[in-house]
Amino acid sequence: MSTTSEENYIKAIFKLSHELKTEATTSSIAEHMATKASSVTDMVQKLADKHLVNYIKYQGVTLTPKGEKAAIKMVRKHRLWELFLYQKLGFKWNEIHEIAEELEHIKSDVLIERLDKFLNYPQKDPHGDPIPDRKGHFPENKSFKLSQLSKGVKGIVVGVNDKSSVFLAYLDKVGIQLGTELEIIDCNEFDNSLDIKVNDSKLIHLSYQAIQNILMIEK
Amino acid sequence: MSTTSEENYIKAIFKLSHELKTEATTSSIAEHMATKASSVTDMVQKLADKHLVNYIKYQGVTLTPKGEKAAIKMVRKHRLWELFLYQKLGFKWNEIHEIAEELEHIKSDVLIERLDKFLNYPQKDPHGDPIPDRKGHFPENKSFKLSQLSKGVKGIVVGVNDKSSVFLAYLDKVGIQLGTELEIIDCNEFDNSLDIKVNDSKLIHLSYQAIQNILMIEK
DNA sequence: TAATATAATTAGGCGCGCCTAAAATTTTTA
DNA sequence: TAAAAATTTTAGGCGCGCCTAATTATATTA
Repeated sequence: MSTTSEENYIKAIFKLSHELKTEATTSSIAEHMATKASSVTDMVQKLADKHLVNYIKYQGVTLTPKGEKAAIKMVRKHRLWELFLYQKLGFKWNEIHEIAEELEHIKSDVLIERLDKFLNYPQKDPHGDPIPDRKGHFPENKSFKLSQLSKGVKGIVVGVNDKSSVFLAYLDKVGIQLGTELEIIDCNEFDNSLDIKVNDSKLIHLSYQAIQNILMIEK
Repeated sequence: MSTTSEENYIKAIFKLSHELKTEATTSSIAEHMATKASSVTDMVQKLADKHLVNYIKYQGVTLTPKGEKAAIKMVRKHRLWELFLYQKLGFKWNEIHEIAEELEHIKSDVLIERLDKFLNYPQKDPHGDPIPDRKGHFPENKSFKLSQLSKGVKGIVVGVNDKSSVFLAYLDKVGIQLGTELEIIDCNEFDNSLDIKVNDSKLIHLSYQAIQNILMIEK
């Protein structure tokens, strides 16, 4: 059995090495979790004893297959709860993360399978992120950044990279959500910002930082 | 902010003094929570510092208004989650308690109000227990024990006192759930057991222990 | 009411997850 | 490649919630 704290470390290591494609070093984990390097060393040794991570002193950490499986299960739980909060309880997409961070630690395995069924075996969470299935398989996600689209092209918003509350609330403000159609009207080379038509009507302007964090498929 | 452990103590004290109408003494709390008396003393002192209980050394514990409010909120959360598990996720009434014990500690206040709305502001949980509203008011519950009904009378099952998994599974087995109609066919004086007709068809026999734990209204 | 039994509290210890400060190791740079 | 800088680990400490054992207070009974 794992504690909440252990689960959070496993999640952080998974996120660093898989999603952010960085090294899971003692300091990167500490920074990611807003804790101290010495705390990370303590926990990483504990996780190594439980065969959840491979750990050699002074040389960073990787997840074992067992740790990987545990991490993916946490991702599955988090995203299913997020979808529940969004779809069934009517929360906005910038309000769900914190609550899901708590819900994901509820222990019951049946619960998560029943929730999956209740939500109709969904493939995407409210931020467009893929939900791994019971076996840990991720559905294919063939999106690319809005910043990679060129002038004149139309696309559909299918996800976001930045899930912070401020960014999501900003997208709400300018009228962008999952499924929104965007057309690239112009590309401003000096700062790489875009002029964009939203759903064939409103014209907006998005900074490079913004368009790097919006995921699209071509229409 | 309260910890999970503090919340569990508050719940136990509430249950002992209100539902079971007993004294909340150090030893009764310890027994109820399967812990040691010394642990209870520690925690009770902590709760007293937080003004959640009134505590005088060697003289038991009562909840302050603040503690009472906190306890009722826990009851509300527990019962709403139980109903969610039962009604939306299809769990049986003997499978929901343990999971709700975890879910009730999720912090968000909005969450619980959204859940209440999602479930349509219910008044009863799957065991027939009243769900206090947002203000902490309990809906009236004018039921009585099946053991108090007399021969020939018909009634409807509206609740249970014993929420243990074994008892609830037993009721399932003999065909009793909330809403089931029971008719007292005969009362066996030597052991106070009852012969009962279930939903105008099947005849069953229930021990005194069983009929003390089934709550009814007259039909 | 004094002796005894029971209940409650205190003292001190333990594991967990965190911390700071010091030591060890690796990496960078002169 | 030797010194300096950065990173990581270790040592030791702290609060929480729990424990056992010893002490203190209350309740019971002779």
